[in-house]
Amino acid sequence: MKPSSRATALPWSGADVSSRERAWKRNAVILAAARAFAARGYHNTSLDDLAAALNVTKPTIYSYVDSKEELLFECFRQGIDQILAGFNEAETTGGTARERLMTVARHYAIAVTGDFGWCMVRLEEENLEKTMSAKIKTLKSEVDQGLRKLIRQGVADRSIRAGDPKMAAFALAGALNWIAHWHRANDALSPEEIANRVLEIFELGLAPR
Amino acid sequence: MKPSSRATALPWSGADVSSRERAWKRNAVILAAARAFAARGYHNTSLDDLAAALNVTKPTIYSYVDSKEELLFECFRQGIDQILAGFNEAETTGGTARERLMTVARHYAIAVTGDFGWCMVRLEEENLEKTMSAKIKTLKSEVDQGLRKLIRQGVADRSIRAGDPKMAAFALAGALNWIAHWHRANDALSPEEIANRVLEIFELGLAPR
DNA sequence: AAGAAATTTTAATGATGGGTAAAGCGTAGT
DNA sequence: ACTACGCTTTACCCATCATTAAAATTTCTT
Repeated sequence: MKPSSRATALPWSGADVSSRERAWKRNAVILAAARAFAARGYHNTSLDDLAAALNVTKPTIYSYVDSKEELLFECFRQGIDQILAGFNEAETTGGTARERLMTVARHYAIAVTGDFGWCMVRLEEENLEKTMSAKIKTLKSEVDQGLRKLIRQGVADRSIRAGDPKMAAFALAGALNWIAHWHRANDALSPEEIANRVLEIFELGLAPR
Repeated sequence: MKPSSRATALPWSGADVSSRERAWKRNAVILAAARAFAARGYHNTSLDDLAAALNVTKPTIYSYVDSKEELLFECFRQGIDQILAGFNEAETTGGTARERLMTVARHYAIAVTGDFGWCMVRLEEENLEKTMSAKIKTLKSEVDQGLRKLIRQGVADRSIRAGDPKMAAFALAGALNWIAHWHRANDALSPEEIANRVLEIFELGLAPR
């Protein structure tokens, strides 16, 4: 009897343990990569550096990912997944479109200050092959379209002042993305507080009311 | 009689002609570099590529700059100089601090859509030696402090709603910098029009008035 | 037109770093 | 204990550049 054949029902079988172990380690590799890329940049991080940070050697990394590029892509994906999760949450909470937009933006800001923030924001598509580059573009565009849609809805339900939704989405995304550039992990302000202050500016504007 | 000894007064002397020629060519190298970096990224642009774009060979480039890094730095500097020029202009035009801030921001947006926009915004300090990195930081900080000062003045003269000047400066800079990421040279909107629309959002906010 | 000076090219050099083959090692299942 | 499997390491390969020495060429001066 091969244990792996009934593995789904028996999480203590050796095969399951080792596959969970494997997934766990793979994540550790990706997380370490994200931190290294954020600290030194993609091109300035060699796989030897990364391996050293993990206390293993280079080929070990290759048993978890196929290439350095895949590593970068996975970091990007983990980051953007957090942002997309914000859209789902906003749908469940309801409220005016502006309130939902702010929920999304708050999630966004927090994601961007996290471990994968750098990869999400600074990843240059030029570094990737066209097929990966295309996937990234799709994901980015999903976020952009989501923001625009919320803004259009806000104009429709009168919770957002009429204006160019495309520009508003770009401006908002830009301000939020930029947080990844200046935020440091041990900042005085918490990610939530940063999000609040940045979003207040967007809601109320600079001119006095 | 050595013409070069009185060159300052005689712009037709051979020495002057050739030094002007040299400066002109150096600028051409820097501009080509800026465009190549923007198109393919710094690390993905080899000096051979760049030389080919200029119809010369690699060592020719080295007769105008000492290293690839210097090239990057020069691109950055040309970009930031345009932004700093905005501060000077704003001082001469006067008006409320908010009006002056918007003048600066408009210059900023236009600079960022120009040839050196990419280098200014995407240049990662990790790519540079500490001495150059420090210079960059100083220049960036100058811009940041300039924005904050204008915002503080605006709060003081009541042309800007009270708030956190640091966050406002970051949010504004982020939205403006982000333009460099999505703007394409043959965009439907002119840089001026983009600036106007982005800045309107900052002045009035998203919430209806 | 001769010679000097600056400019550009040809042709290496050397270091870095992504990627891999093959051998070693530990563990799980029999 | 034995064997098979998967994970990890050692040791290597090789392509890609940044950078440079020295030769060739053009340009300027007299």
